[in-house]
Amino acid sequence: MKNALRIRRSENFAEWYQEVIREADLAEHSGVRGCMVIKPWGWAIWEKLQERMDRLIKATGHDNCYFPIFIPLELIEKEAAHVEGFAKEMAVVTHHRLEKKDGKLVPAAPLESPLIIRPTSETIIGEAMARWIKSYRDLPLKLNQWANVVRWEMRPRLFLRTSEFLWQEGHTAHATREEALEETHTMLGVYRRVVEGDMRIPVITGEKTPHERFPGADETHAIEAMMQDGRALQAGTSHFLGQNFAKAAGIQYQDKEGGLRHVFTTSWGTSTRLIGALIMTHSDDDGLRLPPRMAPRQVVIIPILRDEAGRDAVIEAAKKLGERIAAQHFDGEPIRVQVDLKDDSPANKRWGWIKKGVPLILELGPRDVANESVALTRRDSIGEKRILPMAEFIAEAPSLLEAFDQALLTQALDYRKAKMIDGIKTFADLTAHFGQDSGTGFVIGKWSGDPDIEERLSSVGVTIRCLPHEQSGTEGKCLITGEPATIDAVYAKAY
RNA sequence: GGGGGCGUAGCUCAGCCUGGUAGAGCGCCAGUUUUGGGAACUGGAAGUCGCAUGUUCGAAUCAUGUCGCCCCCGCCA
Repeated sequence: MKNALRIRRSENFAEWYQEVIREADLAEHSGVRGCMVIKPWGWAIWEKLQERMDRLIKATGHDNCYFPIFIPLELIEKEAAHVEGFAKEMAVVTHHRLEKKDGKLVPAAPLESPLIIRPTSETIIGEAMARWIKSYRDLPLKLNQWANVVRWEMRPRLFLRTSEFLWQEGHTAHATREEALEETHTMLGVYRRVVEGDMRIPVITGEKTPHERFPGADETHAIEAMMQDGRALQAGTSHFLGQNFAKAAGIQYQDKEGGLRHVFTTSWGTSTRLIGALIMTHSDDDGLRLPPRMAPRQVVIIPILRDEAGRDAVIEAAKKLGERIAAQHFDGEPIRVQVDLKDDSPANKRWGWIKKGVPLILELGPRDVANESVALTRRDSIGEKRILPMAEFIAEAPSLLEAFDQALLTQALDYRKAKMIDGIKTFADLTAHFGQDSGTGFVIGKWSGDPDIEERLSSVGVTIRCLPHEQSGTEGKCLITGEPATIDAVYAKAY
């Protein structure tokens, strides 16, 4: 059987990824470097993700709000490590007017003080927190905002690394270290629940090494996923900021005893990069495959219109079938179904929906109307079309979606399991494995804990992705130095 | 930021070396025959050759600049 895509995953992963995005009509490059246009199907998936994430963020006691896109330069300057980390990728606004000069528009009227376009909002939200928080009664303060941010990236890639991207960023302030740490872990748990439970992308939760930490954080925790080329993708981060930003911005409260204390803050974020993770985890040589909770349409009905005479009857039957399916529920919501009435051939429509990743595709023709049957294609086995009684499909639609959902997770878990590389015991083994182009996957190995030795991995393009929260507790030898070590670390090539 | 490659129709690309006014396949549109695994045939529409400046009687083609994309290195919560 032919593949829907021209490029196979196994041949050129990077080109295949672009092809999946284009054929599924998710997004495209705009004329501006590193900026993308998100098309309706891509946006609908993002909305599904937003809905689920937003619900859990609110359920854990956070309120949404919105801060400005422009941040005064002076604010950014306050936290030294933060500036250091972000300075190289800032977009800066220096003028506020254009004037015609020799027929061209040129910037005029320089700003007295330049504004930066937010790369993240710790500083501007910290400044507000300093004004809002007076007493222990004002704590905890738990905020979230959905926004766009800009980081001037050198090598942009659709969804994975774009100069402008969309995300949610949570910012909280707490009276105690313990409470802030608990918040950091709670939100990482929320991320895990959405990414693993809804998006069906298996992740490893762990702490980042100092080298990979967020600039200005005391601890950075992350969920780390494995893509279908064996490379790691950081899918969400949650930071314990200690009192660094509190001290920089002067966020203080008066405790019960009347003493003035700095708060402890956290921040955490997930972005449109998750769409990239979704694509690279579940897609195949026929295009995108969407886990049902992320699918804007879970079932699509394609009417087979053979001649003018039977046309109306088939369309009528398709609409009625759609209504009966929509009356069924999956995961507590009505099943999302669409009857595809576009003036196009059934074959084109079918391949179109396959490439867009719709879980269940039905074909309904005159013969089916007469027999009360439907022809079902499940997205993970498109070669096996099943004819089954209409009533049976309607009754079983929820469990069919459930089975497909489970199959995606199982396949992703199986893939990851196969790419957990065993038998790497020394630095020589490590460089031998990752030194070759095909050398990918996750290596679980020991790390001595010395932050300065991590740089030695750069020659083979490997980094320590995280120190898993689930530690074995065993003793062994550091994969980099060979010294005795107890910390388990995930070594991998990353996006 | 350094090195290399590339921008020609919606997509993939030829033409450029040696300057002379635009091509192919796929897709798209129409008609006919078809039709439950990407239909066939015939005809047709579609491009200021990324943009700007220069050289020239004449630029897709040569030169310079610029924007964008890809690869390697660097950078990258």
